[in-house]
Amino acid sequence: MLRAPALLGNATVTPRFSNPLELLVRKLEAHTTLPPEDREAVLALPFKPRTLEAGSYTMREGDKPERCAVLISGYAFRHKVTGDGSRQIVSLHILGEALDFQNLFMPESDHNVQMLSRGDVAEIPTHAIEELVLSRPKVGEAVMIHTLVEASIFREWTLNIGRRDARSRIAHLLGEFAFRLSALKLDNGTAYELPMTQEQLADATGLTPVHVNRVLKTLQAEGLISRDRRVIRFPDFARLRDVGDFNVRYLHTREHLVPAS
Amino acid sequence: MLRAPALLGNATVTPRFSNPLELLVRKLEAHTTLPPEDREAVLALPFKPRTLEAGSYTMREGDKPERCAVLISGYAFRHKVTGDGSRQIVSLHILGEALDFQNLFMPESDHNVQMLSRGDVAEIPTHAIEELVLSRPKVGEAVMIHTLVEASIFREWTLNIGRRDARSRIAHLLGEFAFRLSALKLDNGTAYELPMTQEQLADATGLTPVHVNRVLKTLQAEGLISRDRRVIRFPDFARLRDVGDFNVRYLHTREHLVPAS
DNA sequence: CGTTTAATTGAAAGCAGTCAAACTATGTGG
DNA sequence: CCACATAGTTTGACTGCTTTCAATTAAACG
Repeated sequence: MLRAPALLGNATVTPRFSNPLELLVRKLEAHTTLPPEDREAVLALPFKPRTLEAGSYTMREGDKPERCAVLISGYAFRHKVTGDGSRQIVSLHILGEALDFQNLFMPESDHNVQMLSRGDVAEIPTHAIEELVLSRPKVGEAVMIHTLVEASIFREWTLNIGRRDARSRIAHLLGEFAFRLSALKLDNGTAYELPMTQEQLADATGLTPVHVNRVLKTLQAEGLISRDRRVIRFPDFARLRDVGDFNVRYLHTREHLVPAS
Repeated sequence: MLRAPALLGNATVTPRFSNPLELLVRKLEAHTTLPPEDREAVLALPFKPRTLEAGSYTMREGDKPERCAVLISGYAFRHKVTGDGSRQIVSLHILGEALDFQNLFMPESDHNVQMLSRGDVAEIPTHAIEELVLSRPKVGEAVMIHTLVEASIFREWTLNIGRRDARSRIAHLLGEFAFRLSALKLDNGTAYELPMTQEQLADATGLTPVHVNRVLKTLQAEGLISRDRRVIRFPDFARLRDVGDFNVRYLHTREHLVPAS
């Protein structure tokens, strides 16, 4: 059975570790195993903990990337803006993810990264990560895989926005978010807090806020989701997944949790 | 001045090298310089030359990637398909590009890669490239940059499809294609052959073939493009770039050819 | 509490899609 | 080299999903 998403009381629920970089190690080891000395080397990376307010930027288009933020708690998103000012969110990020691997070795950023909610990050100097990547093959492989999985998600979003109607587009987004949260194994319920406004949801799906609102109400009327404030519940996650044409392959999780239908 | 795109007599114009992998080296060195021994190591990679017909696949969703094709001549594209069968092209590829770096270290592919035109590829065993990437830091860096630039293009496409209307969406695509071709420095004219049917153009822009046809005719009526068969010319490339809201930053070319306006 | 931000709702307009048919290339076999 | 077959392009009429504009209601915030 595909697990229902975790119940998170709020956007900052975080397992506490002695070293916040253990979250990064855990993420890097999602697809490969690091030798102990590499693990130590990652944990020994210099970093600066920082608490960021919702809306604050960790990266702006045109910036030279000098630090790489790792999300310790809260949510973030990546976006670009057209010449006439409309915004497109190109990905969402949850705790444990590195926000700026996409900028490694790059002289300037081509997009913005912004906090969706209040949260904590660990800022690591870019050059320190680059050194590890180049000197430790297994770390390099793990970072490479992390960025390639992100790229896979970019592709799925292009498909989602280009070829699905508003209803499945939104269902897909909700499904992905729920699934990625559930992969953290923080599950102990069937709901999670969606920390996005309808305007942000619109920017992530290529729709307008007005239409997002209408579709959300439809999904609710159909019994596919239920809402209370910004908390969304999934009474029938399998059905939502169907409506969203959601196939987990693109997330490249180690075990494709095979639904027992 | 932003260079007008190259005139390519047909889709298979190719500078001839003694070793086809020199094209790959050239691509890898677009952003960094490889030490001579690394360059040699890349050129020494085992590969199998192969000529592919338009429409043939080099990779299918679900496949275990065992070889990585490098485009020696011709064009290719990457695409995904929804549950109900509609297709979304997520990127286009021109000669010199590695088609399957996105699958390195991945147990299975999440998308398809298909030839747009007839063309030649050099198929390199995936493990051979992975070994080089892990053992030679500069090669690793170059491959990483190659994939990150691809990821940047994915993001721009999401923006393009999510937030631009049909007219600028198509203009943007044409502009990108022209610009990337021009970066090959094969320029000796102001036109290039667009090797895509209107249906493929539609799949790349999230539109329908019928609408693509109408927009193309509009662009032509406006004097932004001229067509003869599948050859598209740009009488006023700067204006096309404006209509397409085209900003080169996301392509991360070494010298951002600054337009002298 | 007043103020600001976000969510809702209704009515009208429009961009792009759908359906169907005709037309033009391109290609193949006789 | 022509005839037929196939693939791709073009057009028209109509539909409809989504946007736009505007106003109202509800929630979040200091």
